[in-house]
Amino acid sequence: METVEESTNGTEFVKQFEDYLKSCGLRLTQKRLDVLNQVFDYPGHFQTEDLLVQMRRNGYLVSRPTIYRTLPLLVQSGLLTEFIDAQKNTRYESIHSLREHAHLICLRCNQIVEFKEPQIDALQKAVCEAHDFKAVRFRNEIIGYCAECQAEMEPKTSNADDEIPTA
Amino acid sequence: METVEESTNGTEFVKQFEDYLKSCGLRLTQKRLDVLNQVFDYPGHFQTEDLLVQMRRNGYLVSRPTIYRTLPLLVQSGLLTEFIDAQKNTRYESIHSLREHAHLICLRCNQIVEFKEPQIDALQKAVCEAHDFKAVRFRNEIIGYCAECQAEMEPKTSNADDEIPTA
DNA sequence: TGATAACTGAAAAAGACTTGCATCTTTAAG
DNA sequence: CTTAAAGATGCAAGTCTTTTTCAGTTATCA
Repeated sequence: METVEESTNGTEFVKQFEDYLKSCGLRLTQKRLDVLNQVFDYPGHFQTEDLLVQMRRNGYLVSRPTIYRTLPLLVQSGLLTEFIDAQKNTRYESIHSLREHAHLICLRCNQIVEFKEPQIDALQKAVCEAHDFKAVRFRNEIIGYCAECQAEMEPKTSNADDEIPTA
Repeated sequence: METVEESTNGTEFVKQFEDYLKSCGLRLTQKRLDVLNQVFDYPGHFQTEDLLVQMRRNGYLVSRPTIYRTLPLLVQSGLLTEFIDAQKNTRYESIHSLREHAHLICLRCNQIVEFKEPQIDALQKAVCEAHDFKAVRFRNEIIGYCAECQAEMEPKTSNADDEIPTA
């Protein structure tokens, strides 16, 4: 009957989510559990729409607004991180993959490579302290061209300009 | 007749812009010059709409689509940097203020504080080299609460939620 | 000068996200 | 167990930023 247990040893995360919700006077409903479950099932980053599609495919009946309303709750509860891709779309990633890392975003193939650089994290935190700034979220993304795309761009033409994809 | 000379010792930047445009088979038109001029005139960060308003106020007749079309050209030409604020709006900033810096973005007052951390820049570049990644743009933003807002939030209520401003 | 390629602005469109509202659920009382 | 009150949900419509279409204008070059 329950849909959460299998995918992650969910209890810990469910607890965290429930605690957060309670602290706001909100309820842990089945739909919210479903979203949590599918978020943790998602392999890698996703956009809201991606999650919607996956959920529909997996037989969950959750409306778009509900997903849009739930994801920020998961972010607030600390279970999900949010970042913005090269096209300015919001992307999410559950915390169970990596705790702190940043992204290399390829403009050509849209591939997103993760990297960790604890020194950068440390420096960012130091900056916050220096400015007496209370950080809620860190953005650390590098946008450019991945190795493969560079390779595919260079040999063909010497002029890379017309290789740039979208708009 | 010309509108560029006064505000910045524009020639250098105009040259850079023109070179970029030429390399793409595009033209340096008066409207594009106007945008460049006003971009460099803008004190601090701005959103597209802000620039539009300033330009209208200053008597420039440039349509919204033209501004939307020109700003990315300026970014590509290296004269403008682009980042994304806490509300997911694109913001720009001309390079003539600071070459490399990042932003502390306050969720409450929307104030944006700049900071420089050459070590972070260096580390990011190292990451790129390690991944054979050709960087085009770096995002380095920290979102949270500035010192003033923290001060105003704490003494009054212990609950910060209803202090969050806009939408 | 005339042809071709670019540029521009108005209006419409697109796309991501949000909101209003009526309906259903859950919780807590009574 | 019944009911009132608070939440949650989905549909449809609405926002808001940004983009596209397209017709008219301007610049460049043979």
